[in-house]
Amino acid sequence: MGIKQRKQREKERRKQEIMVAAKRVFSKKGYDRTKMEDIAREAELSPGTLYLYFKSKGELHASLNVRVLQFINIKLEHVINEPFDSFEQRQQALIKAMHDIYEFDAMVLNNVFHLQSSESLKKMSPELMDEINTLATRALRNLAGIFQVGIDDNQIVDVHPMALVDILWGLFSGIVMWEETKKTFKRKRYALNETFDTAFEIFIRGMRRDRSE
Amino acid sequence: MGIKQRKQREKERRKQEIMVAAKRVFSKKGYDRTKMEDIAREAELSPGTLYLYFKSKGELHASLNVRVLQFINIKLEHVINEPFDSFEQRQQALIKAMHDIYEFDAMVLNNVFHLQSSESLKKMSPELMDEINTLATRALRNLAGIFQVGIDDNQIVDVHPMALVDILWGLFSGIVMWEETKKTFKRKRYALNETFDTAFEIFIRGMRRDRSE
Amino acid sequence: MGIKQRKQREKERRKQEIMVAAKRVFSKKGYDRTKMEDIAREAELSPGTLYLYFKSKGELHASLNVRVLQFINIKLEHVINEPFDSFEQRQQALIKAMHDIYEFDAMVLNNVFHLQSSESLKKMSPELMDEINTLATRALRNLAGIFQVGIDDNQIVDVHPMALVDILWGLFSGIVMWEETKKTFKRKRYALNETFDTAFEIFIRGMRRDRSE
Amino acid sequence: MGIKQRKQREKERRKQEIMVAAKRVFSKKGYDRTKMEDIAREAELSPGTLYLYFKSKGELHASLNVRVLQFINIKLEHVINEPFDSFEQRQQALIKAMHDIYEFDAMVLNNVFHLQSSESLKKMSPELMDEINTLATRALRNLAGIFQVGIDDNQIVDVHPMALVDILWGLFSGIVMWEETKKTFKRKRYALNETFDTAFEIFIRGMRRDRSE
DNA sequence: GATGAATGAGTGTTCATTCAT
DNA sequence: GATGAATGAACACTCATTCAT
Repeated sequence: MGIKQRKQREKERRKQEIMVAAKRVFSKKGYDRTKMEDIAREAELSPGTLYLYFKSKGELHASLNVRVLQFINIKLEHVINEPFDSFEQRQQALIKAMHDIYEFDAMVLNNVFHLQSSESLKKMSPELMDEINTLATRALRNLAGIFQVGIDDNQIVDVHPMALVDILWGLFSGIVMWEETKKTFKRKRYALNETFDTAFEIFIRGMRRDRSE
Repeated sequence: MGIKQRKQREKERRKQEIMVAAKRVFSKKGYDRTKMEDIAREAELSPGTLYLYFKSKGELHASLNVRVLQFINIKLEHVINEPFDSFEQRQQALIKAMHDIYEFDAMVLNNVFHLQSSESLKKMSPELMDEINTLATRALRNLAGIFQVGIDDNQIVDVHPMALVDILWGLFSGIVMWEETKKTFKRKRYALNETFDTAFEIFIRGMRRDRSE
Repeated sequence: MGIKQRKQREKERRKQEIMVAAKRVFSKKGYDRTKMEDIAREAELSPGTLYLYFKSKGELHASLNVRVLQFINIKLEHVINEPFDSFEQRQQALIKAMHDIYEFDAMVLNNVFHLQSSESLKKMSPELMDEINTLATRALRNLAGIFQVGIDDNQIVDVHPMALVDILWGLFSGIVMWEETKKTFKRKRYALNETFDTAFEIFIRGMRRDRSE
Repeated sequence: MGIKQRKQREKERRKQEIMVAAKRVFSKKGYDRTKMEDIAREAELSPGTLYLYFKSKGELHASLNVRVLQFINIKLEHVINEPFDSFEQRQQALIKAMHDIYEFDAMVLNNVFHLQSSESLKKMSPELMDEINTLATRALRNLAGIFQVGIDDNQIVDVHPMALVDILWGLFSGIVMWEETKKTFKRKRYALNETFDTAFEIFIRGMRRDRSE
């Protein structure tokens, strides 16, 4: 009988709607300043309804991270698995992937950074906690894998690939947050895409192993 | 009469003590999760006393930004004004300055990023707001100035210096926050200084204008 | 037409099913801690359905009291109306009745005691309120009647029979609740039936008029 | 310096004031229906203030139990330790003690019974939990000790003294609650003291070992 | 100036009740 | 009739801020 399935689908859709609303509000205000009521209003629901779909504010927030991390992994695994003629091309694909990730959820970072407070982790169900950890680990390994290819190929400097991961991720998220901050202060220059392009270009040039080296 | 001056000095010293305490707590817990009582305890004062020196939590926090921005400007202006034999040396001085800034207040960034919420700006006195804006603008101009020297000198690629500023600042703050996040998740690798060194090295290599170019 | 009657019977049966489920849950958790959803789950119905049969949680709860009070009255009226050879035998029948009442719904008491909050009475329909009052009065009169027989018969001390009623009822309900409490605290001794037997024995011996008196 | 001591005393007094207010409200409405705001209003304080003295609603409530249990133990230990010429006199002292306990806090029972919900125990600090358990155990042992004297003395029937404890306690608390219930229903007869006297008299007579036995 | 007890508005969460399907 | 998703009022608890001492 398709009825159950339809109900199931509608339930899932509602959950997604809430997540979309939550993403918007969390992105704008940050975790602490976002009230459940804000999210409810954004989703055109009442506060109580949110709790039919998510156990708590923390869990709702965490589930956004899951979504983003899944997206990130999908994108990175594309970059890894696709055959490229040159490392150069793979690098371009990586940059494209980072752009996509940015488009998908600019505030990944806010999300991820919020987790800093280990207190907020207390309320999270261990399963969710585990899932996030697993996904995050996989994402970092994926990135490291891409760099390892370049190192093995003598294309980029011989640095611990995890260091490169840290730098790329820091660069990426740092720029996003910095552009956000600038917006608030109404500074003129915020050309995120251009900044990204230049940043990645510099990063890639900086990693490149000189022929003479 | 020196009495007034002594009083003044003591008041200033007390204010500094509170700021030091506040910095420690804000750095550890972030703005929202820091209670005034936490700061009071750290400063070995009572909560009420904080309000003799700062109008509000927001203002206390903002004043930390002022301090950091002042520090940043001093450091950057050293880099600008000191005569160096080569741009290479100036670059090394800049990196050193960034290290110093990091030592001075790793969480500058948290601080600065917190300002995202434009609502929290409402409570800030316009003077303080102005001061921060002025200092921030000066800091960014200072950084841009340093890069301009390199551009004029044909040492680094011809990119809008403000873009380089955004990238350097994003890189810097992004790495700090990312390392903080990693700590929470107890991931093994967090060697902030090494990561910094590698990151700046890559950044500098990436900016460097090839002789052949 | 029997259709209406069948419908009527089915409706009544459904109502009874709900009450049975409700009794179980109320007994286990107490009034306030019982959620309508708990009862619905126990009855294998949806929450909304409960409201087709009962106007509110309070009314559902009250209707349980009605049922218990009816049961009590039936039992007590047996004890009154049955002819016994001696008061002694009637007394034994009373004790048996109390056992039966306990078996029927140990938590009568919880139920009855819950009514303490006069606020909760506000929501109850006056008819239900009246019915409970009438039934309770009848139950107390029935008990008093039994004692009056003993007094008239010179078998038990000459005390206002209502006082004896209060004592018996207090003794009965107090022991039930106390044993419940002990369970929670995992104290070893909870042998409710034995305690009951001993308690009633003492009560009867204590009421017994000495031959010499 | 006496200042600290005075502050300490005032703090203790305030705590007592809150407990008195809480006792009144809990007694009238029961645990669940009592809002912290009610207690605050009764104590002429704001809700927040209650939390300066008690960690939670549950802990405030539990601390009332502690107070009552302490009082009970003091009273019972008097009955045990005082030398009496006859068991008869000791019994009278026990009855007097029960009266005193009733005067001190009629709702002991409500308090104690509320603990039924093991869920509410979760929030209680283990220390408090322990304290209550210890005090309650001591109270029960004290009561049992008194009965043991009577048994050893051949004054009362040879029943497990703990059974007598259960019965006495059930009788006592049951009558109190029953009288409370009657009040709500505005039944005429509520002469608690008389009922108590009669109840204890019956209980004692019922326990008494016949000379002929 | 310094204190710290008191305040009370604000927020996450629960749950009796409703109502569109 | 039955459902169960949605509602929204209610309530425990927090914490920036104030003010009597």
